[in-house]
Amino acid sequence: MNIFNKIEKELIDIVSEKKKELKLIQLNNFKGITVESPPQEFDFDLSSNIALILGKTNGIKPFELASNIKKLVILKSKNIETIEVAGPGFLNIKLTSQFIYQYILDIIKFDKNYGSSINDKSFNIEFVSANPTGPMHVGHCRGAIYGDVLSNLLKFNGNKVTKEYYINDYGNQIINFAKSVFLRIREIKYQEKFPADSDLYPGQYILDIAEEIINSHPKLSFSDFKKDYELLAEESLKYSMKLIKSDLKKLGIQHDYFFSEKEIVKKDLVNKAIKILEKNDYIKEGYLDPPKGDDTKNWIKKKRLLFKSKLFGDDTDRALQKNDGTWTYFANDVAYHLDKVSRGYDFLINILGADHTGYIKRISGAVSALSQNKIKLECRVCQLVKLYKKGKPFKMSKRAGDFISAQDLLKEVDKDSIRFMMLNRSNDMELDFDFDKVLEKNKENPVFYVQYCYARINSLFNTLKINLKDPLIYNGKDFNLNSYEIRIIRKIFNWPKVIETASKKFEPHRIPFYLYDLATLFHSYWSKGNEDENYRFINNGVIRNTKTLFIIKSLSIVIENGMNILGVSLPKKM
RNA sequence: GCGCCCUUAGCUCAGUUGGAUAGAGCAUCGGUUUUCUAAACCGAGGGUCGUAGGUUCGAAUCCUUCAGGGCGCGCCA
Repeated sequence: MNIFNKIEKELIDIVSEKKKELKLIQLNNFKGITVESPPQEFDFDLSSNIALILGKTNGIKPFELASNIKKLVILKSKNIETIEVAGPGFLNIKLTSQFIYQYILDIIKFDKNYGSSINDKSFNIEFVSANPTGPMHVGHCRGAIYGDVLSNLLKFNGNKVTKEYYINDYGNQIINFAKSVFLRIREIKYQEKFPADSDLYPGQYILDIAEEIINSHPKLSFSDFKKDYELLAEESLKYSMKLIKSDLKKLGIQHDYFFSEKEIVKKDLVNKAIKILEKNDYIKEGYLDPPKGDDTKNWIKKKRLLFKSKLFGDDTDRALQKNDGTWTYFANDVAYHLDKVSRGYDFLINILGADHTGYIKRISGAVSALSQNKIKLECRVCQLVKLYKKGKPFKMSKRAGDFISAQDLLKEVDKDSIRFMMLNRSNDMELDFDFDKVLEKNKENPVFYVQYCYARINSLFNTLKINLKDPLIYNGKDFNLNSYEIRIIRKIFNWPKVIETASKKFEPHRIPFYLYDLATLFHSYWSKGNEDENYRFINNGVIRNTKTLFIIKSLSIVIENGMNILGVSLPKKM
């Protein structure tokens, strides 16, 4: 259902068949030949560079070749109405109205699948994976929504997707987390002052956890941290995972699978991974340089197991063991990724925050090493989110300490606006998020603008007393579109291409931009009726032209499909 | 110092795996409402695509140089 591919194939078939007549010797498998939308000022449905490419490889003037192709195509193609040769040798194409009519019928028939192409790959997407030592912050939200929508997008395109969350519930941070809760309990019970220590977690939520643990264990005295550690760690982890899951749910996100680092340690999965790496010569024993900077007080020069990540372009080989011989975070993560590899996905994707960029080479190197280069781990980074309120930077949070939590955000802004706005930017650009602007009900707010377009469509159908989902009756004769309808349908032609590009490049932000453009075309058509009666949809309570309803219905399908992928709701009335 | 990302209109950003005269929104200026929702629309001005080279029919897009901004550079997680 991709009109560009369809016409491209038609052009290629005709040119192949008439190769001799066109004096073509080298076809070069038609590499580099495209069919695209021409710039709007040309007023054509499609354009192709076929004559430019083939002209070059065959030493024929592109313009001349284009003219010859044009003659043949007009003669042979049932779908193409006219062709104009333009510029250096582009073919600008107008389709027949019958072909366009059939295409719209297909859109309506495909409905929820319009734009989807057939794929059957399996993906594992690991995202969020926020440390379970506290609530999610705004930066996590961006990665969370990016990962979720990327999953929706890949699913829409026919793939299988597992959404996964890795819980870092092991190591020093958990000890510090439990200790913070312990000290808050001491503070509440015995009025001991909570120390100012940068390793500890000071946030208000620690007090909440402390309160809860005191209430659920009234008999405990909390005199010895070591003795109570297991209990404290377990309860605190449970509590913060509950917070995180509740935030995710409020954002409309549900993971399929939660994988715990603790399980890796318990089952000793690291040894299994190390063996595979050893066998393939990716491991060595060696020394590392002392860390840069002046913070070398805990550093010991010691021989230890290293992963040869230099082989994968990393700055240095990476430690798998700590001073005491236990595994590093990285070693556990390697074991975790072995588990993912062994589950047989076609592709692995990790969504990371900007502060983890330096980790990419070592972990994707590990996946290549573990899978004998059969599986590639793709890592995508979400850049920082800068918060604004009424145009001014907005930083501190009372509850969480030094960051704005997801809850702070969700308290003021609805899920739909957050999701749309977080995606309304390429993921590798910093994002300015203004608390107030996303709630405005006007054109400045793209969420509103697209939703309003859909509400207007519903209003139109309501006025006509037609159900948007009911079949339309029309014989398809005289399917001549006005300039507004042509612009809309040309935009709709592009939808499958947007999906294809967005999936291939993991760039879901293309969808909100596209939907905004599409909404603009509709609002423009709608308003034209204000100045010119001939453009009003309704005349004496009935539709002026049924063909218009076809166009608008197919437009509504694209908006529905797009917003479904984004996970943003579409009110019928506003 | 090193690595990754970014630099496009006054501001915030798109730019279809190299295509035609580089596009939106905001801001500025000017217009549209006895109507199917003006919560909208139409028009105008505004650009050496950070710099300097290179690759070719053709570069914002690919390669190299330099400048500016962000993030990271532990045996932490």
